This record gives sequence, C-alpha cells and structure tokens, in this order.
Amino acid sequence: MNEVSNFFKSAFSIDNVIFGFDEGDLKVLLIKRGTEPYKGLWALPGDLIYPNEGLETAANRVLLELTGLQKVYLEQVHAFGAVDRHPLGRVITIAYFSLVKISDFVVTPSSFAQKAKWHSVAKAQEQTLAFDHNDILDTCFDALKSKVRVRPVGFELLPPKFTLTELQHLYEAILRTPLDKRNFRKKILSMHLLIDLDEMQEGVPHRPAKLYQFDKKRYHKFEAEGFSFELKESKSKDQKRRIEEIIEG
Amino acid sequence: MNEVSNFFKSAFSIDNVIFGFDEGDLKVLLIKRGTEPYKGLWALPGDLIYPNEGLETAANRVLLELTGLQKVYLEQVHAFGAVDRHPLGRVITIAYFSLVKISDFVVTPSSFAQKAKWHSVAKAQEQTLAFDHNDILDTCFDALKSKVRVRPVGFELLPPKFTLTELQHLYEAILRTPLDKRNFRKKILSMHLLIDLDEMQEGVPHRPAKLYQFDKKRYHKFEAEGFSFELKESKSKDQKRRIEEIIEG
DNA sequence: CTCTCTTAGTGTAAATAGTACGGCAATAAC
DNA sequence: GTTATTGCCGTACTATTTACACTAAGAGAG
Repeated sequence: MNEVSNFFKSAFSIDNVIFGFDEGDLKVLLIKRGTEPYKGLWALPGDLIYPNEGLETAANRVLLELTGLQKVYLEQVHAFGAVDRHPLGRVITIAYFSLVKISDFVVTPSSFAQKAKWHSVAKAQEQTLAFDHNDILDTCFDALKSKVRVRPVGFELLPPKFTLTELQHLYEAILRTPLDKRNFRKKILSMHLLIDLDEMQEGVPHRPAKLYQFDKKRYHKFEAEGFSFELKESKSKDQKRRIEEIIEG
Repeated sequence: MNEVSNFFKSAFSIDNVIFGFDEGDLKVLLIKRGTEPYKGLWALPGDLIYPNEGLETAANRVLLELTGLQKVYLEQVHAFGAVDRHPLGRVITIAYFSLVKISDFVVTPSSFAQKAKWHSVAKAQEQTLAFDHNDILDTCFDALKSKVRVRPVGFELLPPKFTLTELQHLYEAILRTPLDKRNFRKKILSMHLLIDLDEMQEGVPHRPAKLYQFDKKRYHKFEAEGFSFELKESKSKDQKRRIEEIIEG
C-alpha cells in the first residue's frame, strides 16, 4: 500500500450553507469574495480545516466567526471532491448546513467585516456562485427538504415563540409547495409537540394569532419511544392520474 | 486567508461498506488487515484517493479491485475526520456504501488475493474493527435503513429474478423488524413495480414460488411524475400506548 | 362608531391506506 | 399416501388523509 506521506498534497475545507427564515422566505448567508479566484462572486462561507481540527469543529468555527452564534443546528451533508473544483489545487470540501434564527443576531460589526448578506435561496440558486457552490447549495437545500419531513428541525429557524401560520409558511418555503391551512394545523397539533403559550401576537394590524413553542423535551421522550416525526409528501389528484396512466399502458 | 499550500499535510481516503444479501442475512465485505496498524483486525475495504481521482472514482476503483464489479449501486454517506482517527497521520475518509448482488461474482481469484470475507452485518457490528470502522459501518447501515424506505434500492441486493418471500426477508434483514407477510405482499404489489415473470422457482424442496423482476423503467417513469416510493415505519400498539402516556402525563 | 381590510381559526364527510389475522394449496421427500 | 415445508390469498376494522368555505378578531381610516 502507498505510504500516507506520498499523498500529502491536498487540502480539506468545509463549506457551510447557513439557512435562515425571514419575511416568509428561506434565506442563505453568502459572502462576496474579495480575492481571486472568483473575485466579486458570491460564495458560501467556508475555510480550510486546520491540521488539528475536527470537521464539525471547523464548521462551527466558520459559523461562529461569521455570526457570533454557538450551538446552532449543524449537519454534515456531503463531500465534494471533483479534481478541478478549486483552481489553486486539490481541495476536497465537506459541506454542512446549519439552521439559525435570524432574529438571534443583530448584525454584529465583526460578523459583517467581510461582506456577508442574506439571499433568498431561490434567487441564490439562479445566479452563478463561486467554485461549485451552486452544486453544494442545491445538495444542501435538498437535504434540508428531506430532513424537514422526518425530523422537527424547522423550529431551529423560527424564534422561540411563533404562530402556526409562520410555521406553515416555513414549511411551504422549504418544501416549495402550498399546504392546506386546516390540514396543516390539524396534523401539527395532533403531534402534541407544540406548547400553547396562551399568548397573542402583538403589533400586527389584524387579528392576532396565538403563540406556540416547540416542546423539545417531549420530543426527546417521544424519540426514546421510537416515535417518528413524519410529514408525508402528498400526492395530488393529477399525479395519481398520471401514475394510473403509466400502469395501464 | 491561509494559503492552500500551508495545508498540504493531510490525506484523503475512501472507505466502502459493501453490502450483500445471502442466506436471508445482510452481509458486509471485510478485509483482514495484513499490516500495521490494526494488523489482524477486520477492516472496511478502502484506499487513499489518488491526486487526480474523483471521490466516486476512487470508491468505484476499490470496489472493482475487490469484486471485479462495475456499475454497482454506490452512495456517499459521510465524511469521518476525527483528528486522531488514523495513527499515522491526519486522514479524512469519505464513507460510501454499495449494494451488490453476491451471486454476480463467483469469487474471482484476484478479488480474494487479499483476505476478504463476507460477514453478517449484525456480527460485524458487535466485533472490534480497525480504525473507526465500527462508526462507519453503523452510519452506513443506518443510511441504508433510511434509504430503503424511500427508494427501491433493495433490488440491487437481489438477483434479477426473485420471489416475494426473498424480498420480504431482505427488508426484514435491513429494517431489523418482522413484517406481516400478507400486508407486505399487498403493499409491494400495489406499487406496480414488479413484473410477474410467470416463472417458478426450481429445485426447492417445497411448493415453488413465483419469480418477479423489478420494473426499473416504470420506476423511472413514476419518478418523473413525482411518485415517491414509501415504506412507512409502522407503529405497534405498544408504542402508541406509551406515546399516549407521555401526552397525558 | 362603523366600515373595511386582513389574517386567525374552525369541522366534517368521503376516500384512502394501514392493520390484524387463519386456512387451504402445491410440491418434494420419505 | 402421508408428512413437512413454504406459497398464496381476502376481509373487516381502524386510522389517516384529503378536500373544502365560512365566521371571528383586531387595526386603521374616515
């Protein structure tokens, strides 16, 4: 077998797709590159991994430097290692996504020393990003979409107190599909994972909504009993009809 | 930002969890290490990634060298990068799992030049493997378990013609839960993804079963229409009762 | 104070999907 | 022909999902 030392010619990095939710829209935090390569293009925040640093540690470091936030939801998604993905050498990058509550950090000066900005995910996906960051963003967005169906991670994006409508909008933004209001509420409430705070929204120019909180403790108890959070992909009549057609002929 | 060249002190590898299905049991292909470190222990097949080699290419190469198989199902799962995971240096490894039909390769001499052997996954998980390969195996097994619920990948492990009972045993082995025979058949057949070959099993000492084939073409058509394969995790009465208790109390 | 605007909140019937469960049928071996 | 083994089938019950439309509450304008 080849000696390890023969292969010391590559570098690792992490890239972090930081998602936030604001104004009813799913956002991603991007940085404008100030140096070559890809100077002037928007890129995902990331950095090379230090020699004595674990992968997740590196991802958390990037997040902390940029947002000042610690202990946020972070999940590894995929390693990207196309030979030519970095013009300066072989760099394999490991992509993470994290979910932050935008309201949690009021633009600390340090965090925006580099020009960082929230972008609508949909718009970011349409423009050209640096490196293979379009791939990475797409992959991480898809990972979030899948995750949100099977784990209650959406709450990581909302403030601690939220309304059912906000929650629904969040799911609609992530799943990119409209949901029926009554069915959504019924489903969510039937999981018994929301605490009704007996508080009302304030300062809204219309009927105020009730505020809820995610019941993390209960969720952990449920998990221990093998309970599984599930938001099924629902099939429309149209889809069913077209599937019928394939079966018939 | 740090120069890329400062970081040229690490290596990448891939490790491949190769799953097979035989004798009603899920198997994994392991190699006995002939050299230090971890000499004598069983390990996942893997190798360092060559400087000009993509990640998936490397994973396929390892697979090809070991089994002689090409074009098998391969999926990236997770990158493992604990600082001390390799005693000889910093090596970040990217774990893949692949699904092979054991019947496809009749132990080619070259493939077993290194001592490779199929192990029951359950037993492999109980013994100590080299490096962090227990972690990797567990993670990949869980990934397979999740995957099998939402994509019809199980067929990759079966010969082209199989019986419904074989298919059920496969799912039971992966999900590690017994399934009701009639309900399983009903569910699978209702998906219209199996072609009834009008052929019978031969040489079995009991009533022979019908043979089926997975209808890949139709599945791709369904996919294009947004159809989603789904095998739900079913909750037992017991589980439901315990969840009720949490809600009440 | 009343009218308007906006969003919150609610129920039910029909269809679909999931669950639990027992007995006869076909073959090979003896 | 008897036995052992596995294949194959159907129904009643329950739970979940779907589709769908109106009234309620508050803010703001006049």
